[in-house]
Amino acid sequence: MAIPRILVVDDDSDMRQMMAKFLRQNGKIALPASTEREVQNHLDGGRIDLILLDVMLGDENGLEICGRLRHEQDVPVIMVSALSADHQRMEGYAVGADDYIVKPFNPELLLARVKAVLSRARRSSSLVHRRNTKTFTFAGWTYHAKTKEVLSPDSVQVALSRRETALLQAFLANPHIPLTRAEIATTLDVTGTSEQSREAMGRSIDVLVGRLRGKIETNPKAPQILKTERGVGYVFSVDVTAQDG
Amino acid sequence: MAIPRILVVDDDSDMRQMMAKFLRQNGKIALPASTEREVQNHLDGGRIDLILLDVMLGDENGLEICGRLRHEQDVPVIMVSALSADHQRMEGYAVGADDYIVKPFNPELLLARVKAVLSRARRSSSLVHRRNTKTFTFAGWTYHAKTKEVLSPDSVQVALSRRETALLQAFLANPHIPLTRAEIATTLDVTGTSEQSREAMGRSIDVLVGRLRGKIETNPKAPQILKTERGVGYVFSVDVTAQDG
DNA sequence: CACCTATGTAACAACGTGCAACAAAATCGA
DNA sequence: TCGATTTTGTTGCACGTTGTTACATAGGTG
Repeated sequence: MAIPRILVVDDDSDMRQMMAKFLRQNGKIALPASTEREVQNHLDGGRIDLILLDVMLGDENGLEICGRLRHEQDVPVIMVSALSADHQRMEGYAVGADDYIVKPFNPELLLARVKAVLSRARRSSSLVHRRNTKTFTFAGWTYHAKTKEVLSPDSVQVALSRRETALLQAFLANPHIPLTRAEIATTLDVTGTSEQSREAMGRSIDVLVGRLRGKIETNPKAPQILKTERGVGYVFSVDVTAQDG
Repeated sequence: MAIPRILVVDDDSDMRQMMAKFLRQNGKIALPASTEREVQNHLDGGRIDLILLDVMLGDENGLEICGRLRHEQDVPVIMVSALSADHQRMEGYAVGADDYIVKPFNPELLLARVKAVLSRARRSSSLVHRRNTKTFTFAGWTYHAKTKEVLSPDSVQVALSRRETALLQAFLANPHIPLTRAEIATTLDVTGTSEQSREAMGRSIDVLVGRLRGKIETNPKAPQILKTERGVGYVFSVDVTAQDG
């Protein structure tokens, strides 16, 4: 891919400049903007690969802008916000953000997530679902999509719960591509029923990944298949072949 | 199908916004509305795939609106209510709701039921009743609609009770389509004679399904034909062929 | 090294479902 | 009509699944 062009939208000039500088240091092209008009100009003009959007824009609410953007063009959006309250996050995702970062954030995390989102640009924001394939094999394992049966390398059937099965499917459809917790949650229809204290949607994804590891990894403590991408999420890091029949 | 467009009708602004947000999070398009006028506008305007309707609308009673809607357009309706009393449920179904959820509800269940209803949109609200067919075969079994006789794969006649027969017929007419307990109850004319403690209409459907499984499944503990769709209901998951004569 | 954050995970709680056992109701034969 | 049998609904408990929480650990920074 050519050098990524990132639109940095924030009405706080300092923050805007800081993020832009940081991104440029890391090999991206950062285009600062502070109003919706500027955003629109950039979108109409050159190619934009990603938008970093602050939710607390002065007049226009970032959420609304984000929602409109998703309708008009297929540009990935990462929301940036000082609001960590749970429902605020939900609003961010609701309008279709690809990810969500809370200020003050660790610059590395920002970079990691920017990369993660860019690495799957050109896919639409939702994950790819392979169709017309019925059997997946990976690392000796076999997964029959139709019956949802999972066979270990020594042909022993392993029982996965519904959520575990869905998680496995998500990874099988996107091997070698890091999936953020937000993406996983979306494809799994995670709801986030009650209040959360920590970062995003609770730790349910982490726990779920742990449970799946416990069933398909030889040594769950040192995963060979479902690896952690620190600051981003998880990767299915072995090759997957899909056959019909 | 295109992205589902869901009309969220509730006079409680908070609840309305919450449900709408939640649905958007999960890839639907949610259109909030609080009065019948707004509902009408939406229906006259764009395409609407599903209506989430609160029964306790301020002036207009949700039930009446629901009833009218069913007459005018063929839009599926899921009733939402804080009233768990039995007769209220019945009223909901009476006017033709496709499902019924009691507040406070588990968001995951809401989503599951929304999906279930959407997945069989384009069918009218009532289940399909095949006519002019007399014999069904599935997984080696044979069912003669006229005599209501059931023959196992090795041609042994199995006796089903009336309710069990009706249940089997409902599934034979809708193979591969998950049926909610509410739908099953409706087609079986379940009345709900007394009070219930738990969620819906008691567990009678569960027990009935269990009994049918005991008669037609090789191993009722691991059903191959009549499978459970957690959070939704049950699916008849084998192919069904219907012949005359 | 201390410190901070992200991640792993055991223990727990909440929930849906299966099912046996019981109770109530319907059906049938005399 | 009465009693026996079958059918149907209800209830309580067991069990599996899934989200939450609290604490331990790993990875990275200065």
